[in-house]
Amino acid sequence: MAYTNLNLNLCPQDNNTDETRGSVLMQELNQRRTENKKLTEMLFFLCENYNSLQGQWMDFKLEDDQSKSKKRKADGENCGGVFGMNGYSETSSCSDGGSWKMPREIKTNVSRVHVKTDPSDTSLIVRDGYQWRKYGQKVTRDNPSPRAYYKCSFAPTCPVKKKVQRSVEDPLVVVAIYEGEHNHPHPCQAYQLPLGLNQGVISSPNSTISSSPSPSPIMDPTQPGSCTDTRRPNSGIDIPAFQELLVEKMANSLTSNYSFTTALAAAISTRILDHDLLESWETTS
DNA sequence: CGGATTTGACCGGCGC
DNA sequence: GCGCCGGTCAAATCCG
Repeated sequence: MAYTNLNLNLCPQDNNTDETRGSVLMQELNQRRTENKKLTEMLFFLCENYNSLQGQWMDFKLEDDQSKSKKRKADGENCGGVFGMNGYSETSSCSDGGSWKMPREIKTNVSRVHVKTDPSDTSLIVRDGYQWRKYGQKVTRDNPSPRAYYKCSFAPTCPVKKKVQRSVEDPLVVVAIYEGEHNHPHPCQAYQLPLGLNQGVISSPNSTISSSPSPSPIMDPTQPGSCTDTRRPNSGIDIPAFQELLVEKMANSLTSNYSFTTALAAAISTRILDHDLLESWETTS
C-alpha cells in the first residue's frame, strides 16, 4: 500500500498557523487516498488475473485427466475410472479394471474411487470419512504397487471392505475399491462439508486443490474415531491445514470482490492516515 | 497398555 | 494334482 510515514517536518517554532498546517495535511491525505485507490485497483486486477489463470489451469488439468480416462476405456480393461472434476471419481457396481485383473465373480455393491494424490504422499490412504482398519497388504502380479486391504471398523458388524492400490498407469492416482454396503450412518453426516475439502476434491467447478500430505478430512475433531480412516482418532487430521485451506478459499472469494477490496482498502488507509495524522499532530503540539 | 499396522503364513479358487 | 494368485489370518511390532 501507499502508506508511508508522513514526514512533514512540522516544527513547533514554525510560523505557519494551525490552519495552514491543516490544509497541508489534508492535501497529503488526499494524495495518499488517490495513491491507495490506484494500488487497490492494481491489486484487484492482479487478483482477477490470478483467478483467471487458476481457472485455465484447472480446465487444462481436467482435459488432461479426461483424455487419460478415455485412453483407459480404449484399452478395453477399464470399468468406470472417469476422473471427476477434480481428480476424484466414483463408479458403482463395477467389476475390477484398470491395471487390476478381472474378479472371478461379479460382486454386487462394488464401487471404485479414483483419488489423485500429492506426489509426496506415498501412503495408501483414501479419506472418505469412514473409519477403516487395515488387515492386510499384498503385492499383486500386475502392479508393483502394494494393495492394501481395509475393513470398516466404525461399526463392529459393518461388512464393508475396501482395497486400495495405486494405479499402474498413473502412480499419483490411488484406486479404492469398496465392497458391500455400510450398515451404519456416515460418521460425518452431522457435520458434512463439501467433499471438495477432502482429498484432492473441491466442490467448486472452477477450482481444485491437489491432495496434500496432510489433507483435511471432513470431521469434527472433538469426535473421537470419526471421519478418518486411520487408527488414531485425530491422526491424519491436520486442523491447521484445514483452517489454512478455508482461509485461502475465503481470501480468494474476498479478493475477487471489487467492492469489498475497495472498501477494505479505503477503510485501512483511512485508519492509517488518521493514525498518522494524529501522531503528527501530537508531535507538533 | 491398548489398539492399529505390518508381514509372513495359510487358505481356497482357478487354470493347466 | 499342482502351481499360481488373490484374499485373509494372526502373531509380532509399533506408537501415542
